[in-house]
Amino acid sequence: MSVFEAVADPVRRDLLAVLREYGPASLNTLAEGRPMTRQAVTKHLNVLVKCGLVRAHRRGRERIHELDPEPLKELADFLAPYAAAWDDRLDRLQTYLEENP
Amino acid sequence: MSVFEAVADPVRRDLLAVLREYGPASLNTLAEGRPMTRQAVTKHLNVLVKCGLVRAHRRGRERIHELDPEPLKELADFLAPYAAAWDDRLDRLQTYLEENP
DNA sequence: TTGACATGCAACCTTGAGGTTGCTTATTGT
DNA sequence: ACAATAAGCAACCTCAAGGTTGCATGTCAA
Repeated sequence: MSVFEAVADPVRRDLLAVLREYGPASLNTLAEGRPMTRQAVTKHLNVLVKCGLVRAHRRGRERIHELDPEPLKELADFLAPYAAAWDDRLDRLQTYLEENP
Repeated sequence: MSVFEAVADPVRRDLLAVLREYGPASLNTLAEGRPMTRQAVTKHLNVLVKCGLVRAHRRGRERIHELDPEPLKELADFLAPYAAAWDDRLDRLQTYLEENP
């Protein structure tokens, strides 16, 4: 599954945001307070793991999930050619990405 | 449908790229050479129209489609908080977006 | 006006994403 | 040892996204 599809789901975007703001977290922590089952959250996390946005490792009986934003560069690559149309200031992003293929 | 979902499909990403590179185009032009029906392409274009990424108007018996990249800013808004993790040079993007809510 | 062209409309099919339930396994603390 | 806790596994359900076919509509050109 591509990064684009991974990020298309609002639940997964929120999971990424939580990991970014609060750092690594266990499955139970990430599932708490959500209007869905723990199993559903597991599936979302597995999607994120498969496309490299989340790294998971077991610590005792817990499974710790950690954010890896690197694959989001693919999103930036896609975005860059359009960015110039909004605002010239964003040309810096485009320039950067062209210089780092 | 959200911009995230709109951009999740590779066919739609390609349609956007074609419109960006070659400018406005008719349905037939956009459907030519694709491994799917004209009707399928119509559906994809309608998705893009509904979320504001494409503007369509009729000219004679043709329907001309034009790119409007503005809604892609939502993607950049999402991306910005993660961008800092890659490279400090991308902080400019983040700064810009924070200054333009 | 009449045929060819560009598109619209509507019904239909198939598949996988997102979710659930129920049960099993592994680890921890007392 | 054993009960509670954290997670994994597998089967199942539902629905909409992506695609198709067939026909209708509107427009141009000779």
